Parts: sequence; structure tokens; C-alpha cells
Amino acid sequence: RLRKWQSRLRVSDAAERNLAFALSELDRIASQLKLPRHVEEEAARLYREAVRKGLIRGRSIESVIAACVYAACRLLKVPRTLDEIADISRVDKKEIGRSFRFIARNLNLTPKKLFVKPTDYVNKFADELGLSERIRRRAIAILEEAYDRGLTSGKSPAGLVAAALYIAGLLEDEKRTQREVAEVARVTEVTVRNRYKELVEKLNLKIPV
Amino acid sequence: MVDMSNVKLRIENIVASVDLFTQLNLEKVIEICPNSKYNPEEFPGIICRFDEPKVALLIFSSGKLVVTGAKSVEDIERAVNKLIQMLKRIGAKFQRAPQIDIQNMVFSGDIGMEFNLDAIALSLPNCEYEPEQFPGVIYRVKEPRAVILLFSSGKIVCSGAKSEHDAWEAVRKLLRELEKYGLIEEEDEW
DNA sequence: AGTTTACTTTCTAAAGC
DNA sequence: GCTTTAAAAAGTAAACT
Repeated sequence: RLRKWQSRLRVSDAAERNLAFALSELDRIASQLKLPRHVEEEAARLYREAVRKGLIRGRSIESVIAACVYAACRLLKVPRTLDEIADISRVDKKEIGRSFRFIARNLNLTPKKLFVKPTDYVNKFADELGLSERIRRRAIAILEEAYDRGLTSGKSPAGLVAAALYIAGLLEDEKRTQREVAEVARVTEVTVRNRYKELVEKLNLKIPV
Repeated sequence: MVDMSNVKLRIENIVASVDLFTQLNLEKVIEICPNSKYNPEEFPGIICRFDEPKVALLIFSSGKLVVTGAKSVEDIERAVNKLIQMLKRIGAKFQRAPQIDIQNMVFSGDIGMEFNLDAIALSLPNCEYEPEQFPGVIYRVKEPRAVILLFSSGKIVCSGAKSEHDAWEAVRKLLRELEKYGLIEEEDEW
């Protein structure tokens, strides 16, 4: 009987140690990504639920925490790419992606709840680039027309937004270079250029020279 | 009824497991395999490539093989027979015919229509779509078991099927689901 | 900037770690 | 779970010219 008690204590000890480790890892990621408190709290809530449902089995705590952070960002429409999270996590992007899909399926995080519109990325990138409200509206108008014309399926939302901001900057005389928009969107200049070319061509945009 | 008349499927790759029912001395086998590689530290089998038929074979000491890259079941049979002839020259004995099991077939194809993948992701149950990671929708068919990658162009990749019939059946089920959720007719405006 | 090569996703078996 | 093999889709990436 004493043995049983000890084993139970050991189990709860381990569980507490794991939770403490998970939450400290979450804290580290959240502070480095400068995430709002409500996002960190949502990630913690998702993690506790994942533990309660036994979803950690076979996965590292770090990959599940990173996945919860990514899921919380998507749920609360706080744009953060998987790359940004992978950069500061010890686990690679592939593993975080797997954990993300797994918890999304098991915590009923539907594509609808997780959907982040390309326009949701506009403000984040525009903030970092110091772009005006007029540019943001113009970029959103471009993105909406691109969506209506079927030019966005399968493309990287970040790349599309970067190109839309680049074009809006040219049209509204508040230019940012391809390099600058590519950097905040975390895509390459080649991607910005490719999206730019397609949007200008298919939406018949007249770029002032 | 789902209209499949515009749907095309092409075999791209067939994977088969084979049992030759004979133990093999891999050290001897490498010597008669021209373009082969054998590093037991990193992988327990010999990796061997044939030009005709164009396939890759993984040869294990148990006498079991994995043949990949074939475009037809006949290519696999020819490759296996070719290897058996080579093995006979180094003294391998074959008491019975090899057992060949098709394990996986990969098809590329076209549904003949464009798709709004965002709309599909929002209403087609049990599908995955993460455009930041991969440009296609991933749809898993339970029976027959197969996975279909659907792109906005309407092009598809079907893998995991064990026969061409199963692949067609899987595509038919995907189209039935797309139709059920009203994701089929759209073309010009969404 | 354009080209080439290469990686992302899906599948599957093999023997062994 | 990993290791190795093949193949396509379309997007993105990186290394060269």
C-alpha cells in the first residue's frame, strides 16, 4: 500500500514537473514573440486540455507547446508564422506541424475557427513597415479582388499580403522595397516578385513608373 | 451521379514488396549489382537501380525485396525476374516462384475543373489545407484507403491505393463529397 | 532577374535501432 | 519514431549565372 502511494506521488510529481516545464517553455516563446497575454493564456488552456485528453503521448512537450502557441495565434487572429515559432523552439517546423495537426483534430479546432484571412496579416506587416491606413485599405482591396478572381488558392497568404502591400505602396506613393515587405512577411523577394507580377498582370493594375 | 468523364488518372509509381523465399548474402550480391549501394550502418538493404525496366530495388538478406518506381505491374515482374537471373549466377537457389504484393500505387490526374481551396477547407469534413505549408488540400478516403492531394488547378495526386480500380473509386468518393457540399459547379466566380 | 536544383505534402514495404 | 526508395502535383527557397 505504501508502494502504491509512493508511485502515485511519483506520477503526480512527474505530471507537475512536466506542466511546470511546459508552462515555462510557453512563457519563453510568448515573451520572445511578444504575444499578447490572452494568446498565451489560450495556448496554456489548449495545452492543459491536450494533457487531459492524453494527446501528449508519443510527442515531445516542446512540440505540443509550440503547436498550442501556433493554434492560439490562429484562433485569436494574431498572425504568427510557423517559421517564427520554429525559430525559437528546439523542435523543427515539421514536428511542430505534426503536433499542430494532431491537436487541431482532437481539440475540435476546425478549419473555420483556425482560418486567418490574408487581410488579418495586413495590419501586422503594415505596423512593422510603418504604413498608413490608406495603404492598408488599398492592399486589402487588392487581396479581395485577387480572391474573387481565384488568384489566391494554394498560395502563401504571407506572400500574397507582402505583394499586395508592395503594390499598394507603389500606387499610393508610400513605397516600401520588395526586400522590406519580404522581410516582415518572412518570404523571399522572389516570392514577392512572383505574386506582384501575377497580381499586376491579372488585375490590370497600372503601376506609375 | 458523379460525372467522371472528364477525370484523368495516370500511373506514376508502383511500390511492391517481394519475397524470394531464399536467404541472400548481401556481400556477394553487391558485387553483381552494377549501380548499387550498400551501407549496413545507415540502411540494412542494398539499394539497386535498373535501367530496364526503370525501377529501384531494396534487397534484404532475408530474401525480401521492395521494388519502387515502376509504371506497371509487368515492370515489377520483369525486374524481379531479372534480379533472380542475376542471383542464380552467384549460386542462389530458387525452389518456388517469388511472391509479389502491390503495396502502393501513386497516380497523378486531373478533375478538369478549378477549385477554391479555401471554400473546400471550410466545408469539406476531414480535409487538411495549410497553404503556408503546402499548396494542396489533403483528403483521406477511408474505403478504399487512399489519400488525394487536390490543387486549385483541379490536378490531383492519389497515393496509397493498391489498384487502379481503388484509385478511381477514391476519386469518385472525393467528387461525391465535393458535390454534396456544393463545391463542384463553381468556376468563374466564388 | 532568370535558371536550375531541391525541398514541402501524400503512400508503402523492407530489417533494425 | 527513424533510416532508404520512387513519383506527381504547385509553391517556395536557395544557389548560380
